[in-house]
Amino acid sequence: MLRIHNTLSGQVEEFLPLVEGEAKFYYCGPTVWDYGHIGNFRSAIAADVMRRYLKFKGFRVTSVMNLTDVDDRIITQAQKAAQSIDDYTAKYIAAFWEDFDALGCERPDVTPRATQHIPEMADLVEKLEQHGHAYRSEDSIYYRINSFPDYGKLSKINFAGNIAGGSDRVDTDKYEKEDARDFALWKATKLDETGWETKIGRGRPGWHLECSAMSMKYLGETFDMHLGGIDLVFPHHENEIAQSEGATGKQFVRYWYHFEHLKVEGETMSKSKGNYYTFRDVAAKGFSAAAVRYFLLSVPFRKQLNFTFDALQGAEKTVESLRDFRARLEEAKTDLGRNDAVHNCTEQALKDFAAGLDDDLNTSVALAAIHELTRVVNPVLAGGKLLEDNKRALISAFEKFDSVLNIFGKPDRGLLDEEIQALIDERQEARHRRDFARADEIRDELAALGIVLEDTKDGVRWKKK
RNA sequence: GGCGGCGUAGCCAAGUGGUAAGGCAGAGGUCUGCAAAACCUUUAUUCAUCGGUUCGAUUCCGAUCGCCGCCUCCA
Repeated sequence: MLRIHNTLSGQVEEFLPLVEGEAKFYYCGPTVWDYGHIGNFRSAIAADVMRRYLKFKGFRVTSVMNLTDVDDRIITQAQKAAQSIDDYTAKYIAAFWEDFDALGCERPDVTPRATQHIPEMADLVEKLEQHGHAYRSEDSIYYRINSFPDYGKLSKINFAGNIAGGSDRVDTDKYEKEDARDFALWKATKLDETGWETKIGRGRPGWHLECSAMSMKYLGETFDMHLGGIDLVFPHHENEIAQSEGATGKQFVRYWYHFEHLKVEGETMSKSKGNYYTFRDVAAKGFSAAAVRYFLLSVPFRKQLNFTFDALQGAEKTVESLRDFRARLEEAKTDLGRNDAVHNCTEQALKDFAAGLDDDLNTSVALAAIHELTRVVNPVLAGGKLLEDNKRALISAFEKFDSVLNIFGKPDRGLLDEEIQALIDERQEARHRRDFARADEIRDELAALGIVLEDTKDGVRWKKK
């Protein structure tokens, strides 16, 4: 039974999909030009873990992730570069997918882009106009918040208090609006500005429109889950609700799940503080994608995570030893039979793993279950006492763990270079002769090639560093 | 000013009304020719501070301090 914290109710609720056995969710992905910072990828990984866990639970999953490819900045930059929006965004989108793949995320089922859904957005605006939720002002089209009494139900913002109490921000909107809260659905553009000709006129979409139009197109007017960073709760998701429910009269999303942000060394990540890291920055410092993924998912997504290089270094070690464990498990020579103690621990770990994730995706608890299991199995492996049935069950258990977390990676042994094998053989002979100087020399030589040796009862293990 | 989240060992952190998961780092040990890997032992009388409720609070309530996010442009 998966329980998730639903932002809409503010409560932890059991996840009951609209159609039994099917789970459909939408995830607000990054704006393409700003795709790469490490916090964005924590969200992407969170959505990935949600998707994978729903599959683990046996749901048939449909996931949709948008990549925002039109906003003021993109339009400005593209114009400055004298490029089409497609040409301008192509390189960012390619880089995004490269990092997304490297971080072990599965591609969502559908990844629509705003620029390819202009007619759907125009349809939505037209419906809103028909229902009295939209009005025109200076050729732009605005959402009339007064027409939607539920406005604010997600973010629970007290607008009256806010406006009266006074935010220190200044309303810089230059168009005429009926109400300060009203937001743009469609912005009129002049002929020399980037825009689209549609049945509602020439212009470009407001930011919130794309997510309403695209999510309903691919998932239906009501769907199960909507994910995104916590900064999107207001106004973006609040406005999505207003747009979608205003147009259809139906509940838009049943469960809203928001990810908390990353802090860096205890502070907000920002360019001005110089602590703004992209995945590529971190990779350039020598950290592996596996360690980054492990670190970013090691704390429940609804908690802020403090990003430090010390902690990342720890994740690097942890991932390495987990991967090593899995390799030793797969290589283990076994006798027939089954050890009940090992069997029980395996079963318990699977239970604890699922129980952790069932609790609002508590990845910390799920990981602890894995670590406890390795601690039980490691001595058995080291003693060469693993039995066949246990081995099979353990391999299957780790496949299940990894189907959700994707942190173990595929064993990457490859075929032994004959030269390397010859050196390993020579070292063994030297050791038998007790010529340890020569043996160590060979070990150092291999280390320089990135090959690490371990002497075990059954001979020499080696792995790539 | 309004709303929300957080403050647990050197670091990253889970968690609960009944006496502190897990990982990394550190120390000692087992194993090893030496390593590596692995394992064992060890590291918070204490969960920001101060009060309150309770037989009992890190967990509930209140206050204080500190940190983070959101508060009708843009995203």
